[in-house]
This record gives sequence, structure tokens and C-alpha cells, in this order.
Amino acid sequence: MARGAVTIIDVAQAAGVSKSAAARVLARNGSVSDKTRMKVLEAAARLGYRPNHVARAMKSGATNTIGIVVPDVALPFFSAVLRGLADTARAAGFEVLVSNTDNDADIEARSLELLAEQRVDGVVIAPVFQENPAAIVRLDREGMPIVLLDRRMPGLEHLPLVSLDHVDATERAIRSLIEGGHRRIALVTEAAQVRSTLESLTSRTSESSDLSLLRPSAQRFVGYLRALHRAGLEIDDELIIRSGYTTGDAQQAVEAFLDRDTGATALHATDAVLSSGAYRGIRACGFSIPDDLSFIGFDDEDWTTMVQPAVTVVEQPRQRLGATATTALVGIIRGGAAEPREQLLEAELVVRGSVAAASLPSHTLRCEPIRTGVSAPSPSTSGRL
Amino acid sequence: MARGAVTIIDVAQAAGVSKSAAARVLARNGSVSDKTRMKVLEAAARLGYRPNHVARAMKSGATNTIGIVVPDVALPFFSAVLRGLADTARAAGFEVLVSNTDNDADIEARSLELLAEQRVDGVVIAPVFQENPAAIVRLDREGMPIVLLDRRMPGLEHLPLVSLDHVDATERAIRSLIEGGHRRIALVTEAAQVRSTLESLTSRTSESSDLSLLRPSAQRFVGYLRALHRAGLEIDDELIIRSGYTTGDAQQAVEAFLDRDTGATALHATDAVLSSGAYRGIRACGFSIPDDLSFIGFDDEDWTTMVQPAVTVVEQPRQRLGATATTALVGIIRGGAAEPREQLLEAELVVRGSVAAASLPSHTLRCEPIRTGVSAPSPSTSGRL
DNA sequence: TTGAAAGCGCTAACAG
DNA sequence: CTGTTAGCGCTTTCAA
Repeated sequence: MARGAVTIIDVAQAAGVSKSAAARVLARNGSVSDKTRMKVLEAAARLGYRPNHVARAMKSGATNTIGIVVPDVALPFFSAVLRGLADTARAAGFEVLVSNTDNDADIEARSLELLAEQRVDGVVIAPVFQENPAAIVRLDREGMPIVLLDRRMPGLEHLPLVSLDHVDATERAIRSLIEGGHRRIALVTEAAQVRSTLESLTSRTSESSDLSLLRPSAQRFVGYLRALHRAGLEIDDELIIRSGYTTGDAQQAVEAFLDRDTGATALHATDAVLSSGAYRGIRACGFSIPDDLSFIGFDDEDWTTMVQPAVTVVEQPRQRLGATATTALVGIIRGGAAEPREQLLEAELVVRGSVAAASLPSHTLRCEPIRTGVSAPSPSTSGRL
Repeated sequence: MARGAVTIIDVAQAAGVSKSAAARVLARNGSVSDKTRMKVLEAAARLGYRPNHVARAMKSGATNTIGIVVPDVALPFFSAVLRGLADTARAAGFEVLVSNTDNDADIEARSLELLAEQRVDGVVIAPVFQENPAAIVRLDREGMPIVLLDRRMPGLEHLPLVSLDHVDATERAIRSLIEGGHRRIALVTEAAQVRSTLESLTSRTSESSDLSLLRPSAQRFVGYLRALHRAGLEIDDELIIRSGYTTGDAQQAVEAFLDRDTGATALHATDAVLSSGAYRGIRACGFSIPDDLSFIGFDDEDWTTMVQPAVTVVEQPRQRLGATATTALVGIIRGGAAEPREQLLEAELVVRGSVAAASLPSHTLRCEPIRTGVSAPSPSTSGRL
């Protein structure tokens, strides 16, 4: 600000015209004679004039800035979303202010407060799961354009949401396993719900209004139930592996699971964190993928193509999520138009080598931990396929 | 802005005091009676007053906002840097505006221009490599506080730089291999320089002034040369694997290299992208790590602990790079103090299982491509160890 | 301690 | 087509 600070007045003086004449030229609106335009443009270029967006914002009430509030931009998912959002925002003439919440409601509230003080024109937020999202509600009431990303919760029903179609994503993965002949398919989930709570959502077709209030993990769980249900397969609680939301938890849970004789021929983990833990667990037990067990992961992180065989995954259109959310937000800012309450993007199943057809009935296979640190020759216990 | 728009005037009226009295309370400076303070605070709370940072910036000339300009926030390195930067900035009372350049000089120039128009108080930038960084130079001349991140180039000698100590990072990796008994150590590099150009930098101790103008890749190359030099080992051009900057290139280059009989017992790739390519190349040839070849990667990406054995890597303190850059920038903004021209952070060697001691003299080992898609039982051609 | 008043740089309504 | 003028919300002298 104290910068070079060439103002519109300096330009006007140098060009020998009035402040408003210069303003008209520089803001390219209002009519001006060619001669005046020339003089002003020349003076502006010579002096190195640079419009002051702060003053402009002060006057117009629009900062041409939007905020994005996410748990952690360092997570691959959110950094990709941010990228998509930033590109779209820039193309629409907006700058982007970022905030991390670390899934802390207080930090989130504080971040929103700061963004509001900065007078951003709108906010895209992946909200922290909380009882009472008061900060968001308050901002919304005050008229701040808000678009939810990836998550909704009670109290925010009226806000537009851009999210993956979580139900469909998982359903798609499970369906592909079923089509491959798998019948006993295990699921690693961090959803807390018991099966029966979600099972009612399985049959009805368009319950998205209910579904969107569930956490993504629960929605994905529904996708699992729905896929089995539609295929006429029985749902076996034994195949549902509950895990805390850490790689370590998932690994442990999967190892414990594999140690039991469940007859599972395939396993799907419904999240990136759970996927890497599950994969580790499978390997730690000495199981060979896909010979002993087929595996489908979630999110296309780089490790999935570094291991052998490469892992079949459900991939989210991360950048597109950010871009879509931004487009929706800009629409609200510009038009005040009521955006569709929900935009669900489709996931894609990236088929690689971690899934085999299940032609033979499953047989007993137990977890046999291998000596860590030694590159494990796959036990090849089974001759399936 | 058009928001709830409770202004300081509204508060003053509600409190029955003058605008300036209210301002003094709300900006907590200037002396006010307790009674006045109470009344104002109460009114502000009741009305939901929220300071308008735009107006404040307009008046004070400080936006309390900084910009970060990087090639791509979706890359793990930059997203981690951004996280560190955002945390530090927030703690210091600054908001963060992000820009991606995709390594395009024009986009970079445009981004800087926009940030300047927004009147950010300072900029942290990982500049695009270019002949003439005019946009950065211009901003600097106009007095904009700037801190370079990770890269410097001719024309920017005077700007403070926060970077990894690239030379030391690679030197450290190579030294550890040497200490493990390796003598024929291959390097995958994207540096364009011929060996002799850099070799002169090997002996002198504190040529950092010269070194910082080299690209990170070249600096790392110097680290390689320096490590061998100091160990009194001969440098063999045959062991230097030149690669383009893509995973595919690196894989191809490594495969071609392994197809020759060079007697290498260890290999180091000086970058995350090259590392994954190199790793793929080694595996594609059917080599077993570390039995046939020891391997050290660069950057601690998630795949390095998903493969077996886990990969020993040189790890950069990414978040700390962002934090350090921000601290430096804030120092300049606040104090105008001349920051140290260069702050080089140390890398850490994370020792895992991909390095074996080289006890036996190397023997002939050729690349034997394996059938892709088949999980390769390691050939175990050699009985080393 | 308090209030009045002058802007920060820009836009826009208005008069000429 | 052009110049004058009145603010946007806030901070900060300057008097009182």
C-alpha cells in the first residue's frame, strides 16, 4: 500500500485531466474521447499505475476474493480441491484466501470470522463435523454466499453442497467385485452406524436428502449395503471391519479380520487412510494380492501404482470438486441465483491389477504374519485361479 | 461488504457516543473511560459488529495479507509448504492468498501483478526459472517485501532465500552409502550441467553464494560430487544417469542404465519425481532392492513406506520451509529489517530398508525385464549379503 | 477523556 | 464528453 502508490490522481495530473476522467478510462466504463483515453493510458503506463483493489473494494463492496476453509490443505484430497478451486476462481476474477481448521470447530469459527472481516465475497467450506455449526449458520444468515464441500450436517440443510456421490462410488466398487464373481466381500469402514440403521436407506431410490446428512463414511457404507442388496446377496456383519480413522487402526483391524476364517475373497476400504492401512494389513499377513485376496482402495494416491500389482481404486474427481464448488459459489455471488441444493459428482473406478476373478469357492486362509523388514516372497498358499 | 454491514457508526449511535470514541474502544488504542468502553462493547456485541478490514486497510495501508506464489499447490511439496506458511502467517495475524503458476513465467507475472493490486503486504514466491524475472524485480524495486522459496536465479541475488540445503542433502545420502561400503554409486539427475562445470564447486567450502544460483537439481548434483570427492572416490560419468523431469523418463533412463554392466551397487535419485521413476525402473528390470541394488529416494512421499522394503529417503522439512519463509517475510514487513540473505534448512536421512551394506564386489547383473502385470517374485539372482 | 473532521483511493451521480 | 463532489468505514490528529 505504502508501495509505489501511484494513484489515479497522479495519473490524472500527469495526463492533464480530471480525476474522474482518468477513472473512467482506467475502469473502462463511461464514455471518454479518444484523445483523453490516450493521454490517460499513456500517463498510467509511464507512471506504472496499478489499480488499488482495496479502494475499489471499499467503494464497491465487493472484494473479488473468496475464502476456502478446509481441515488441512496438506492432505492430498484438499490440496487437489484447492487447485481446482483456485483455477476456477482466478478465471472468474477472484482471488483465494485459504484457512486450515484441523477439524477443530473453534478454529473453524475463528477462520470464518476472519474471512468475514476481510469481507470476502463468499466461502467454500468443508465443515468440521459438529453438533451446532453456529458460525456457519450465522454467516449464512448475514447473507454471506456459502457452498459446502464434501460434507453437510444438521443445521446446514439449506446450503448448497458439492460432493462426491459417495453412495454410488462405493456401490460401483462393490458391484464390480460382484460381477467378478466375488460373494464374500469385506468392507473396511470408519462409519459408526450399525448396519440396521443404514439398511433402510438401501432400498429407496432417491433418498439423497436424507443421505447427504450422513458422513461420507456412512454414505459409502450405504453404497456397500446397496450393492449387495441389489445383487441379492446376504449381508454378513462378520465381513464389516470397523476401524478408527488412522492407518494403524485400519491395519490392525484388517489383520485381526484376516486372522479369522471368514471366507472373504475380496476387500474394499472406503477411504484413502483406511486403504493404506488395509493394504499394509493384508501384506503383513503375508497374503498375496490378488491371488489370496482381491483389493480395491479408495482415492488414487501415488502409492497405488508403485506397489505391485498396482491397486484398483475408486478415484474422486478432486480438482473438479473444487472447480464445481467455485462455479456454484460465483453463481450465487453474481446472480444471487439459488444454486441446486446438491451437486454430486461421480467417482471413477480405475481398474488395475489388484482384483482377480473369484472362480473357486473360498477356502480357509489365515493370517500368517511375516518377518518384518524382509521383502516377502508371496506365500502363494492358495492356488486360486 | 453489503453484508450485515454494522458499521462503527451504528455502534457509536447505539452506544450514544461519538464515532471516534467507538473507534478508540474497538481498535483498543487511545484512552477511554471505563463507562464509555462498556457501552461501546455492549453495543458492538449486541449489534454483531465486525471490523471491516477493507476500510482498515484503506486507512492504514496494511492489508495484513500475504501472497504465496508456487508452481502448483497440488504437489505434495508445495501443499506442505503452504500449510507451514499458512499456520505461521495466521499466528502472526496475516491471511494468505494463493497463486499457482504451472511454471509459466507469464502466469507468474500476472499473479504478482494481481497480488500487488490487492495490496498484499508481502510475497513468498517459488519463482519460475526464467531468463529475466522482470515481474519479481519490478515488485522488489517498488518496495514489496519478497522472500524467495527454494529457488533463486540471476537477477534475484539480493532477495532473501529460504531453501533446503540441497548440496548437503544429497551429500548426506551419498555419504551414508559410502559408509555402507558402496563404491559404485549411481545418480539419477535432471541437472543439465556436465560434470566438469560443477566439479570446481566441489572443493571450496563456502561457495554458497555461487551455489544458490544453481537449480536445486544442480546443487544436489554438486552434493553427489562433493561426497565422492571427500571420500576420495573417483567420479565415473558412466554412473550419472541423466533424465528428463518425468517419472517415465526416469524409469526409462534407469532401465537403460541397468541394462549396461556398470557395476553399480547403489542408486540415488535426487528428486521425488525421479525417485518414483527410478524405483519403477529398478523393479521393472526385476532387480531386488536392496539385495541387487541399494536405493535412496528423495522426499518422503507415501509410497515409500507402502512398498517392501520401505525406501530410505532424504526428507525435506517442507512445512518448516514454509514457516521459515513466512517468519522472514513478516520480519521484513514489520521491521524492514534486512533478513539474512539465505536460510538453508537441513534435510534428514530417513533410514529404512532399501539400503544394504555392500560387502561383496559388484558382479555382472543385467536388466531382465519381467512380464508386466505379474507380481514379480524377486529374481534373487545374486546372493549378496 | 471526548468529539469533530480530514482523509486513504476509488466510483458514480450529477451538473455543466 | 468532462469536471465536481460526495461518500465507502475506519483511523487519527487536533481542539475542546
